[in-house]
Amino acid sequence: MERSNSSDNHPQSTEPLTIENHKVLVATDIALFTIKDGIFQVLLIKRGVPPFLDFWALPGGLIRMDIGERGEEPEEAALRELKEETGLAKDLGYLEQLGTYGSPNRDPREQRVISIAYFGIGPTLEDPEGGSDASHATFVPVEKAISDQLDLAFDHRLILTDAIKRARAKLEYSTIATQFCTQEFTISELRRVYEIIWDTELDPGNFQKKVLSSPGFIMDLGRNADSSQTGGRPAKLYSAGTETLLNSPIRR
Amino acid sequence: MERSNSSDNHPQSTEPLTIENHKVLVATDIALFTIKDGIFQVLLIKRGVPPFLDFWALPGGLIRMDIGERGEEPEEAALRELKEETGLAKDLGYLEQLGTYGSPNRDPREQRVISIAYFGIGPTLEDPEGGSDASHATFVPVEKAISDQLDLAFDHRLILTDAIKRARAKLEYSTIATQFCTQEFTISELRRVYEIIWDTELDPGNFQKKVLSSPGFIMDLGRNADSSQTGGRPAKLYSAGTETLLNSPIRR
DNA sequence: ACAAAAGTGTTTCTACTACACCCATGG
DNA sequence: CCATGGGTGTAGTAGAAACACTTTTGT
Repeated sequence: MERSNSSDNHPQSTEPLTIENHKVLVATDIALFTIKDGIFQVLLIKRGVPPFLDFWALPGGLIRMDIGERGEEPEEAALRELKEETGLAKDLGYLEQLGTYGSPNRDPREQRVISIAYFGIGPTLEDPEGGSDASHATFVPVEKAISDQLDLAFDHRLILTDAIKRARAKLEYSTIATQFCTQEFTISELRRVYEIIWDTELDPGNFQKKVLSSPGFIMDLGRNADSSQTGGRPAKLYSAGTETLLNSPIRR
Repeated sequence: MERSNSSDNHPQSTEPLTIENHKVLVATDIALFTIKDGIFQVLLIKRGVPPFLDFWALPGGLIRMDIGERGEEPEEAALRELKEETGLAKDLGYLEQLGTYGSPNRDPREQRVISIAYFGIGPTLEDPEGGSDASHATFVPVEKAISDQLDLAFDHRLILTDAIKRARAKLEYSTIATQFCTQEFTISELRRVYEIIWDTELDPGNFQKKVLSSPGFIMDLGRNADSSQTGGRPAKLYSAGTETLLNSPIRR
């Protein structure tokens, strides 16, 4: 890999093939999920510049080479663009690389652009603000976002579809569901995360036992939630545990 | 994402910031696994050019912009470099993207290079040949490859470690184990794949029933294997099924 | 007291484990 | 005949599903 000489024969090209000719632009995009109003939603921006002017898109942008000694870390770039485009400054609950999308025709512009996509879970923004070149940022229900109702820029429908699959799969064998909750939450709230994202109903009793028997999933705070709004017996409060993977999965 | 104008203020830089300044080189690398001599092995090349001259490395190289209308697909580039560097022309049993490694300092050269890494399973090569800039290509036991005995170029020890984890995890919930077998195989041979990669022993009887009760995992060919070499009752022959994911996992 | 939600207990069922046992071939 | 590995049967067990039941609050 990473050969210093690319002095092979290149029959299809007439121009001199310097290293510079093989360089491409690298962008990052984030599929940032949250649960808002009881609905599984993803953060989108409305593009304010061409190409795909006025299309919806995942927040993201180019990795900059003028930040740091040798350019930014891809993950830094993703977080910087997220902040610039949506005003989201709070810490994300979770962020991991989803995959890299690099088909030659994914960007219609002259320059080839590949994108490193991230999967994230974030706090619900009451009013995300559009910044820089994004004219508007808002959470959109995932079903609507991948439907025909919305025009997504570039290959963002593909990226988003992959990200949704990742989210649904990760609920089974990891503890990321806690990242969709507030800092302190009840087991019912955690259960609702599963029910909303999987669009299923889970047995409250069995879920309770399952979660409590998974070491490191949740931590008992020794206090109760206020039940005046919700009615019924006050539920115990928990916070996210230290474990990231479940030894026995939560079944759909 | 993918903004056409990068006309923001860039305080840390003095040079004019054109799009060209943000372009980087994109490479691909493959961690190609096989089982050879009853050992879980990975294909490595010995580098014939600096940097990391004479270090071992995963096969790979730059995505070329002079192939196709707008440059190659990343996956194409990975397969092309694999062929150029190792002479491997046969079809791979499996190939998927592993992840992109893009830290600014992962390549010591002047130009920044990021790498899209792939995870693959391939046929065992009796004598892989070094080609182009790779002076030697050979399968190396994975334990040795990630040990201190071997010097791996760039961040390839990190990539390889991630790829090994992926392989071990995928055995559980996917049917990729069949890709480590020859076209026709017995259930014992399939079981040995699990035993070798996981370094465990599995109960032959239970494994048999588990595999046979997983729809789409393997297909009965209606013929028996020759048992003259191995002794014992001749085993039925199977080929890989059509399913890629297992509904109930094989447990370690 | 009643409603509502939290949390526990109990029965049933399913699936895995462990291991005994039979089968089919070569020598 | 025996040795060897392939393949099946079965009892014991762990855990999930279904659901009845108890607990604790607000009104």
